[in-house]
Amino acid sequence: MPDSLNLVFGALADPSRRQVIGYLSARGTATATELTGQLPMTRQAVSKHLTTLADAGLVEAERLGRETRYRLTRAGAEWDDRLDALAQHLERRR
Amino acid sequence: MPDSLNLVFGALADPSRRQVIGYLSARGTATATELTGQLPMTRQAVSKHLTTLADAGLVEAERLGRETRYRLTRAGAEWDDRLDALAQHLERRR
DNA sequence: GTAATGTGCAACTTGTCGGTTGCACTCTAG
DNA sequence: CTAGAGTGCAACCGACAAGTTGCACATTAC
Repeated sequence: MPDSLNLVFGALADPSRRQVIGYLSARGTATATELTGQLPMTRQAVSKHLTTLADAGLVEAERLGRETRYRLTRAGAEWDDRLDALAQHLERRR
Repeated sequence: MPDSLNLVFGALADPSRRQVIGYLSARGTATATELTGQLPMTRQAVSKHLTTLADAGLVEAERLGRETRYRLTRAGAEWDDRLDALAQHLERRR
């Protein structure tokens, strides 16, 4: 029983992190500072979320000069699709 | 953006609850007291988990005399399948 | 070189979660 | 009718997560 599941579901359990995933899916790439403009919290909080997502293998970071750009991994992109499908699924059932 | 997703992912984020889902899938039905034999915690803790799963719509309860039997809902059964598939998926990637 | 931008780390606060204990209630068995 | 089995509710505790603030470090701009 892989406890990667713990990390993944733990990461996905937070609405802010799911939002980050959606945003990264739309924008392709973003820094913590950029994302801070989209969420009602400080840069450090966003940064923590990104770290959590990275630990779960849903996001990867690349340091470019003084900035760190984040993008979805393959697994992260797959989850973005699943989340969209699930939202639709729940919407239709209503 | 349905916050049912919060409930579902929140429920799924806990290993014990995923275990309960697996157990209910295998057994078909169980009471809190029965499940207590399978998990290293008290009946009340198990009961709380079942309530959480019920709130997320993954499990439903039926009171029969002095006992309360729990079973997977349609959605709960679907998630059991997805979890199995995901575990396999993660296993193969290793 | 110096100021500004972008980041990371650490300490702290607050709220929630998983779990326990204690008790009252309901139902069945005999 | 009474003992025991099965449950539910509420209060409590410890741990951890989300978020904040403060500061030091690295990089670019001028």
